[in-house]
Amino acid sequence: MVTIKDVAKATGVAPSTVSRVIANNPRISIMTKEKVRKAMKELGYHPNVSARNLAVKSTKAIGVVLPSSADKALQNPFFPEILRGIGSVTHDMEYSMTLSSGITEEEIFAEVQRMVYGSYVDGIILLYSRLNDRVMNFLHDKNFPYVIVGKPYEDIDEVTHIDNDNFTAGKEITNHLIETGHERIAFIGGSKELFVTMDREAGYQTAVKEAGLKNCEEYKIHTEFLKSGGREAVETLLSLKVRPTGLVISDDLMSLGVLSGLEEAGISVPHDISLVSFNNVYLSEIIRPSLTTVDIHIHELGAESAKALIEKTIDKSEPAKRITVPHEIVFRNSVSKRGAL
Amino acid sequence: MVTIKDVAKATGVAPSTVSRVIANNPRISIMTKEKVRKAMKELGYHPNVSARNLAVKSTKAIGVVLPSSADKALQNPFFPEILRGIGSVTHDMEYSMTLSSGITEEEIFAEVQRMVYGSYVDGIILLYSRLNDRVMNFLHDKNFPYVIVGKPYEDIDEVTHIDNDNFTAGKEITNHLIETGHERIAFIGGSKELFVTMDREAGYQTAVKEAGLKNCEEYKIHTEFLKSGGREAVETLLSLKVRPTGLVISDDLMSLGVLSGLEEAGISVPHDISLVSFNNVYLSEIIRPSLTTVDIHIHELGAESAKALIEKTIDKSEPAKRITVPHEIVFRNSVSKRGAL
DNA sequence: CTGTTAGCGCGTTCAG
DNA sequence: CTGAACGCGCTAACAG
Repeated sequence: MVTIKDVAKATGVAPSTVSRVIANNPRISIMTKEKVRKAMKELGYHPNVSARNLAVKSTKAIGVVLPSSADKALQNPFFPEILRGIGSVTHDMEYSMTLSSGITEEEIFAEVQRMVYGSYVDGIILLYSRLNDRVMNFLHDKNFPYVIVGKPYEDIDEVTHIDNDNFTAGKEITNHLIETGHERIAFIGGSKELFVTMDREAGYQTAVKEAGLKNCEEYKIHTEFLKSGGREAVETLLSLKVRPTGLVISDDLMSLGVLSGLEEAGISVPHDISLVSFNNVYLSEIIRPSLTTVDIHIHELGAESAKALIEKTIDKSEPAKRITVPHEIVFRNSVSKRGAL
Repeated sequence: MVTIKDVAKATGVAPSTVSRVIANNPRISIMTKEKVRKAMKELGYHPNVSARNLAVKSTKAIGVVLPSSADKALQNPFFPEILRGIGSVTHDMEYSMTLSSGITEEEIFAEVQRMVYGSYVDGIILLYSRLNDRVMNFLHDKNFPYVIVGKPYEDIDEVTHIDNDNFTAGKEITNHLIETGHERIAFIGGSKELFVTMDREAGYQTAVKEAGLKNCEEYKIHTEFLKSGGREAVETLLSLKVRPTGLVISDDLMSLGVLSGLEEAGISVPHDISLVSFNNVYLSEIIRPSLTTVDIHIHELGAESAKALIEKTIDKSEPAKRITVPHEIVFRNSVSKRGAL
């Protein structure tokens, strides 16, 4: 391994000078800089992070914590995409990114502790949000820089978070259904305990009310994220006396399940029933019918979170803020005028 | 920050003793160990990685390099799953995992250089394999520990790699189609330049030949991974005079596209045409019809690669080896007896 | 069984 | 503008 000393020796200067050249310290003569840089190239010098981190007490690394994968949610293409978003800015800023690998909550917590106490990273991005989450509380107590993607359950204006305006998104997409003539619209969402679900549902609710449509409790279904989730929801819905003609589904992946269930039941989308959802994951374009869905700009969600976090690691006093990334409806083929069932 | 010295002072021993306690050195008396451990707890001591890494010249971290996401392949649920596999062992062994974040080939290469030269990681897992890849060549030249998931294009028995037996898998799944009475079977795969495609196709080919079925060049289609890929393939296939009744598709995600194309064309699966594919990604269970597919044990692929790599980082002289993770066919509803079109 | 000493590679005073 | 010296926190001989 070629160190700063080797370069110094080769150039006939002191190690500290080389260090200054690396930092591009303006007080070093152009000439020596050139000379030193040349030597670095020739010797193949590369600074050692560990040494650097130790000296400056910072790592230029951020930790990304995925949800406990007990939630199979990880299967959602949402995650690779958000990682890419994060990666795009960590790359630009020459940061590195460390992924949590714990499965259980317990494991994740232990890991975050290591990251923080062991100075593995300068800050942490939480890719989930739960009520009374140990990890978040820990980070908060330690006053360790972190941001969360989504909406925190507590201290909402004390923690910077990056989120969509899910309420408005829910309202807008529901309105789309209403405008195309639907009057009986159901909502299918994931766990009621997730803010995403709650917000989108509230938007749906509001749209329904404002349009003067009847609010029907039976039209609100909460189910598992994956697998049979969609099918169950369909069964429930079909067992109703008055069936809905439009469906607002809180996640593209869920739509897939619903679509399958519907198909099994011999109901055609969008002919018999219309359907809209959220996220605009690549799937929504591939499947038949392609999905009318709200694009929540996942990549941007990731990028913005990384930016915000890095700012925070650089200036700890950076005030908490909320960053709302815009959404936009992508119109495709899962909706048709005034369906009837 | 509480350091080893603080603990030493509080316990009345030397820093080195504390260090030994951390390493659980057997030459330290039980009593001092207890005493020191107690102090560590009370003071909230946690070792600093950077310092440790600097001293021992190792990081207990591994880098994971994703394919240049120019290939939209990243959207494949394959990746989150393999990351989880890797994570499960890095977690157990208390390693951390750093993700590459570059987009272009160039960026990735630069990043890998940093990782290696800067001593960011002890080893690297390559999640792709290309002919004449700069990254791989670099790692090879530097004799830096790395493993690749998939099959390397060159020096195949000099680089340890973790792969499925894609040839056999291809053969077996094709045989399944043959056994259920199909005689005209087509293959739809991704880029011919990927070994996965080649191997699976070769297996298909062999099965077809061994069954004495006619080998038909028109039945082999190569297309883009995502999006329109599936649909294109369908068009080509349907334009044929004699249409196949069975399809072997090299990736579940692709199957989705094909399925959509087929549906658009009013062809029903598995009634009119049967279809099998590879990977057993969660999707294959959700969609209708659910897919008969070969489960390649993605999680294990990840876990094994991490294990192999860590071994290698510990003992550089560990010989290169090939690890084959078993596959297994999962029977579902995309195949029916002797289809005709 | 434990303390002392000397680095690991780099950044940063403080002199000059 | 540059060098010498010290310290970051930890480990690893070498003593004892």
